[in-house]
Amino acid sequence: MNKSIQAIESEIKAIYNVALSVDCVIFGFEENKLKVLLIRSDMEKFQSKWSLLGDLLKAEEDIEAAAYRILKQRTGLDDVFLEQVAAFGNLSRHPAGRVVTIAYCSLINVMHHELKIYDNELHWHDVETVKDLAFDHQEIFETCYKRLQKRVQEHPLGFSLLPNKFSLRELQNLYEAILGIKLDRRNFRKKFFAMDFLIDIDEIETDVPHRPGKLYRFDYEKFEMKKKKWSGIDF
Amino acid sequence: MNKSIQAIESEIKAIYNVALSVDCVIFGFEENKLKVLLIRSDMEKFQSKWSLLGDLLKAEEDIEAAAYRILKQRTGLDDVFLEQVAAFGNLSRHPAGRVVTIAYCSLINVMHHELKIYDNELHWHDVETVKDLAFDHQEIFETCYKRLQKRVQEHPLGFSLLPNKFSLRELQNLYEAILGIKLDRRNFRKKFFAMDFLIDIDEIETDVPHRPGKLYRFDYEKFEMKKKKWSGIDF
DNA sequence: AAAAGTCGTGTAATTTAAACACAATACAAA
DNA sequence: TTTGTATTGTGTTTAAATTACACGACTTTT
Repeated sequence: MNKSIQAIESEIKAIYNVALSVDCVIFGFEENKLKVLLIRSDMEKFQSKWSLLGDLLKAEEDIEAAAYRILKQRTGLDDVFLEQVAAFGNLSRHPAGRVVTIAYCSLINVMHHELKIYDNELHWHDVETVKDLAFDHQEIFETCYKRLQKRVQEHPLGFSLLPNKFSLRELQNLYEAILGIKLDRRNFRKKFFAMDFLIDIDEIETDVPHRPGKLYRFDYEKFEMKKKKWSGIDF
Repeated sequence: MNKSIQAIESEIKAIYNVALSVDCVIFGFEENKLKVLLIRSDMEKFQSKWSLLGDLLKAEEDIEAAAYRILKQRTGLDDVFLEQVAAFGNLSRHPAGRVVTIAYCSLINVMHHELKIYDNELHWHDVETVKDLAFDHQEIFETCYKRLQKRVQEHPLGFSLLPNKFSLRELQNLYEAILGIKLDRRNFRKKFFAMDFLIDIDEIETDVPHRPGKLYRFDYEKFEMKKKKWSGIDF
């Protein structure tokens, strides 16, 4: 009890002197390219640089709720894929002081929200050309992108980026865009048919300058039924 | 005196309404069981409950540095596997107020630190029987355990839990303990020899009541050389 | 010297993945 | 109407990985 008020004050500040924010890495798919939604930084230090969509947590606000709030504000969508990826807390990551951020990855179907995006400072970027983001957002983006590449191979996330009805060509284009590789069309089809989660809805593409492909829907119900199999040791 | 401290505290809290902590889920392996290191909660509300090892971040302390600090304090080890798993921030997770915690997963070789553990309130628990932890630590523990089960199949983490020299039987026991399944001994060997990361150090087990097995070391160098192969879409 | 227990290796059957070819369909151009 | 072009849809064949399963070899214990 010999401590001075000042000592106690700085102790308390030491505990509470951290601000928390959420940053969203929002992926979309358009013209057979994987895109990420960026906004111009509003900080002078990062003038002219692009940054992720983020905000400080409000008092009494749940972390995931904050991520949904940001998504809703920017895209108008609230029923979207959202997943926590990692926390970033480098001491020097934010010029205003100590701000730890929790990064979320989100996948949205661009078709569903096009109208709201024509804000001057908001833009879909091709993931291949994203560079030199504000803050530590380049690192956050790359972490989320790698996480997406891995996750999309093990879980049916990708369908969030496509229309409800899609052709197998669209699906393959999506996977090729996300993974950055070319896949054999025949083996790709065989693989997905073998997984047996695609519902043939007995419709075909329209407005294509060639033989139209059949359209499918992903069977989320059936997917939920099947328990994940043992994947096997391999590294 | 108390009043002014509280006044200061609530002032500061009004601005920085979140405290940040780190919790470590420290796994070990002993007697062919996967263990986790727990400590008695020091909070009255959770009297008699076990909790993870955690602490508030100090001012100007990097998050990962805090995790290493906790590990060092509790186990005496500082060159150990450590990996961020997730942030947990439920509004009601901590009785003292808003505390967001970043969970880290750590794997340590029990043999290397045995001497420091005989603190009354610190104990290795069999992961199978961990239940009813303090705070939201049950959820954190389960998240980290699942993450470990997945990661150990894709990366050579498991060797951190074993002595430098180990037999294939020990390695298999480790995998069976982590994954909670039985594996065919012959196929397990074939698999690991095919991966070709085990160095035969030309020694054999001692003090076993049967034919001794050969001892191996993991070749981290060779592992770093090989780039991770394409794993394939499957869910 | 025999029994008990685990080590180390191998083979056959099955499943999965990779490489590859061709007819069928729709549109566009002549 | 016919022909050319592009893409769909469906195989097959080969190689690689996984699974299931068996037997002799080696050390300690009795």
